[in-house]
Amino acid sequence: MNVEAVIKTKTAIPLPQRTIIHLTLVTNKITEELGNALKPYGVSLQQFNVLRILRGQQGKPAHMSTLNERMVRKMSNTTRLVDKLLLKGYVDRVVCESNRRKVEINITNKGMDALREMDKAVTASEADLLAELTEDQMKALNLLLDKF
Amino acid sequence: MNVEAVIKTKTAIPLPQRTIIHLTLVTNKITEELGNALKPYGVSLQQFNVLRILRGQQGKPAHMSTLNERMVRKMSNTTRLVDKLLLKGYVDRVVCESNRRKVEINITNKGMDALREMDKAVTASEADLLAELTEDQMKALNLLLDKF
DNA sequence: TTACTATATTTGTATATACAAATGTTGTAG
DNA sequence: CTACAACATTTGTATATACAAATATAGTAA
Repeated sequence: MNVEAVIKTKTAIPLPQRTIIHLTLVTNKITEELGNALKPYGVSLQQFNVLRILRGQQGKPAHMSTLNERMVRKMSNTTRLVDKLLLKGYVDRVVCESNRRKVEINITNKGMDALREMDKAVTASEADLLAELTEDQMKALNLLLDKF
Repeated sequence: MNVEAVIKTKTAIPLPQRTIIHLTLVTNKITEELGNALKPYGVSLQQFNVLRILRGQQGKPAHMSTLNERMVRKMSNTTRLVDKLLLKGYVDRVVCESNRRKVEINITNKGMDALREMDKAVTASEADLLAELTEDQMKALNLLLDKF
């Protein structure tokens, strides 16, 4: 991806600014591609993210606050996100017995099955996005990103 | 920025997936910081972006399609974005005489003055975000990002 | 001229997101 | 026990964004 070509400019961009724009463009592309990979399943990237977190709980239910902590993109309205998954039958939600302020969210079997399918699509899409990077380059990239 | 710490997970994440998440987290941080830097000026990152493109035109007006092409984040509703800048008096908009389908958008003096102030804030914010990277590391990062 | 196609922008609508306020529950000081 | 602060989630509202359809203008072939 060439920054200058994408934003159609001929003038040189200062390195710091170029770095910021470059990161934004790459992440835009990632978001778009992964979103497209998930489109056939009717879930957004955020909804997929929540399902993955729930699976990671290994049977233990997750509270709203847990989801919020672990989501890649923090958002205030996790409630409405879970609502949508509930509607699809991918999760269930019950009030926590020991502390009725909390709610417990679990992934259903239907959700697990759907998630497995989505995983395939997403993993393929990720591999595609990263196709031109060697393992060492990915490691180098991660090290550089640690500096933010 | 440590990925595992941010999304509060103890289990190892496969390198490709970690790379994707890492990029997303860094860009989230960038968007948030730059958005905050612009908040005092009452413009969004996108609006700032449009103002910068207009300044880059060096007096020549830009058509809607030009803005769309050059924006970091392509969007369908450039019209409404320009509406907001118009309301603030930062740009003006006239129907193109030679081709009445097109509109010509210019940055006003007021817009230029405001942009100069915003630039200071954004540049400072960018420098802050990139503070831990040397010039060589920025170059290395840009090269790796070219592979997407 | 008329009909048709392409171009440039605008608008409608649905969904997403951010932020603040509201609701309901729990713990605790007096 | 009551009042009050803290907590966990939900809801309201405004703004942002994506996508498709609508509008208006221009170019072109018959």
